[in-house]
Order: sequence, then structure tokens, then C-alpha cells
Amino acid sequence: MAVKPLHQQLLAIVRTIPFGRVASYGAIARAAGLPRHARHVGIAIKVAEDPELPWWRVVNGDGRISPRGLDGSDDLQKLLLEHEGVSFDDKGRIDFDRFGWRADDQIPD
DNA sequence: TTGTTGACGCCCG
DNA sequence: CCGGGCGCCAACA
Repeated sequence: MAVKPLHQQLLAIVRTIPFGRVASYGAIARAAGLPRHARHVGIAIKVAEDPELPWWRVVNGDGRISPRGLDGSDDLQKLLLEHEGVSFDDKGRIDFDRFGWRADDQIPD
């Protein structure tokens, strides 16, 4: 049974996200060539169980942490992002205009 | 093989 | 601007 290209490809994009940058599930799925697989990005990470995978740099389209219910991962993710210099507003949202990952990985100052 | 699930995204009010 | 609802599609049991 060959590897799962779907998960493998999605995870590959997540690994492409540079330090101090964040990307939405939809953006990652699209970058992987799977525009309708936004949900599978999170699923892929969950199944991957890769500790070196920068899953914390992945947020939903609203620029917020995806509430998965229990587990303290959502709080951990926020702390990790703040540790990388990513700031949150009062709504707990990230400014994609400043921290949103781009193919150019370029940030306009 | 069929049905249900899910780290989401977009549309509408 | 915010909340609620519908749609997509592979992975899993």
C-alpha cells in the first residue's frame, strides 16, 4: 500500500510555511493543488502525528485557531505563534495582511 | 461497499 | 461586522 499522496502533499505545504508566518487550510490545500480539500489539511496533520510538523502555523480562513474541542492544543498553538512574533487582536484573529504566508514569502513593511 | 465524520470555506440574513 | 447554515470530498469504521 503506497503512501497517501493526499496527506503527504498537504503536509508538504505546511512544511513550506516559514518562521513567523501563518497560512489558512484553504490556502494550503490550494497550494497543494486541492482547492476543495481545506478540511483534509487538518485531518492530514492529525493522522501524520509528526512532532516536527509546524501544524501551529496553520489556522482557519478567519485567521483564528481552529477549535477542536478538548485538548489544550489550541492554547498551545496561540502561544507558539506569539512566540514566533505573530500577534493576535482582541478577537483572537491574526492579521493575514502581515503574517499571512505567500508564495513569495515576502512581507510588505 | 456504504454511511458517517471532520484542525474548513463560502453564501446569506 | 457577526452568526448560522450548506456544500466538498477523502479517510475511517
